[in-house]
Amino acid sequence: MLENGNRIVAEREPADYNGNIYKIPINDFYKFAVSVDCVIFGFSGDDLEVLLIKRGTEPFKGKWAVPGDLVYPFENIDDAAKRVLGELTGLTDMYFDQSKSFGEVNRHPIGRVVTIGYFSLIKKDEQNPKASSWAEQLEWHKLNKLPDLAFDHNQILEASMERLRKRVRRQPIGFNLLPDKFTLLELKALYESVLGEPFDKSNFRKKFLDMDLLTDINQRQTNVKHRPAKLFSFNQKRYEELTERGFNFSI
Amino acid sequence: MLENGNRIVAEREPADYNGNIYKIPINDFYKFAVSVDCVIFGFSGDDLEVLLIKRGTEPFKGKWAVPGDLVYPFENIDDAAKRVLGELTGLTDMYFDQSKSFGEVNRHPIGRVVTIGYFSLIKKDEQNPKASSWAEQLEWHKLNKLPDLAFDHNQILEASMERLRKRVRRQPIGFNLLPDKFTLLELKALYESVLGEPFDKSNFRKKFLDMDLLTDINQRQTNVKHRPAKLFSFNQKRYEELTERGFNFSI
DNA sequence: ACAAAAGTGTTATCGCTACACCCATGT
DNA sequence: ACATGGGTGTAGCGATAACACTTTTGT
Repeated sequence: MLENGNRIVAEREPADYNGNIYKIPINDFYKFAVSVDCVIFGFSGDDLEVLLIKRGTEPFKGKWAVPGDLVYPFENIDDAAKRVLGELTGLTDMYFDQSKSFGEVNRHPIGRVVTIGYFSLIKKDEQNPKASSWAEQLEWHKLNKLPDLAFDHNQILEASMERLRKRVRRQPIGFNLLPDKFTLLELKALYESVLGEPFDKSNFRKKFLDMDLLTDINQRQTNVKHRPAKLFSFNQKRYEELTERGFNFSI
Repeated sequence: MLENGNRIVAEREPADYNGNIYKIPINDFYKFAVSVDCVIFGFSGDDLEVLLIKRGTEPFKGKWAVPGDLVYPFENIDDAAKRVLGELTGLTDMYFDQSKSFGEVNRHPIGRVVTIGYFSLIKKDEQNPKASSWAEQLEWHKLNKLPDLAFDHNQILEASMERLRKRVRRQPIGFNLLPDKFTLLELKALYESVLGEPFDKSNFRKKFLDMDLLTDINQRQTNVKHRPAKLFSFNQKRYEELTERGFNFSI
């Protein structure tokens, strides 16, 4: 038995690797680092956007990247993601989930780092992004004109995007990108941005109102130079009730 | 700069962790192990099944577990999954993909091991499972009567199951669980097992035949004591053609 | 002839698409 | 009055769910 930090690690038999026999000491298996990379989506009202950092340190200094960090030795991976998200947005509660993990041997130029991709949705009106010690700049980028990213972050971002597009159709998560109060046409614009396809105004309204997930809060827009729209909020409790009875969200 | 195997690793500033300042030397970040755990699905003709190993070594010696292994220092994670799958089934080509990663600090009793969950679909008639050095036994288990598994493997299996159920509806992957030649009712039985709901025979036939993805190979069942059914095969090329024209598989 | 599973046809309903139209507000 | 976006109504089409029915083989 060998020491690894404060834990005991079992020895391992010589391994059959690539057809040949290599003796790989067990300690060599415990030399990975694990990171989390968090794709943070926001909605401007017109476009879906993603929060990127400009790297302040090598490698890829000066390049745009998806915010992320190494997981601490005694930190759960979900907690690491929450930490990164919190540090950058100032928010403590947001929708987030894993997208996909990346573990190419040479994906990180200075060590073997396996990264776990996360994606998260935030309400841009509530957050207040601030750069941290390891980031020079923090900026929202429209998804249809992204720069070339550091590492394999273009892939990581693409994986998150794919997840978002699939999930937004089957789970009522789009609301996490909107203010608590929103109009039906704002909601429609959001879906159009995420899915990249137009919706018929009338049909969209009907479909959503028929699902009975929105609460009419009896308020209207102000300071608009046209007929002010009704404001709605998403009714999470109602969604849970309906789901228990077999309802499936679908857009 | 510090050495990590044959690579140079950048130093890291003291970290702000849980509100306190800890000095964490960069080397402590490079003490994770990464593993892959592969949920292998097969179809008996009646039931969806999963291939489990009985652990031959501690920890959890004697308990059933999802097959997996530590990722080698210079091995891509997908390659590691392919290796585990190949060693166990004797197959070199199979459908597989990531499901979800698990990284609770204490998920592995003897070290910090982050695992990447995979799920794969194999044709039971083609493979020939064999136990390896680290497994005493290898056995197919029906999904509706699973034993308690080692580690957090019940969660890993559940995550794979969820993925499979979602994907099987939108991608034509079910064929990977069937022999190359199959009848429509075998296909129907497969979908019923995976999704846990019955399908109407007539409607199922129509839906599938209308999609035009099956090739009638002009053969019939033999040695059945009733009218022999036509055999079909999945037409991958046709699927790709249709997909390019905007077709979306759906069941 | 019968059992058993393969395979076909029909109808009613529901949801969706497409499109036309009306309404309320600020300038 | 008009521009602008908010909001409503409806007809037709297509997919699908439900169910009854016919066909082909082995025994």
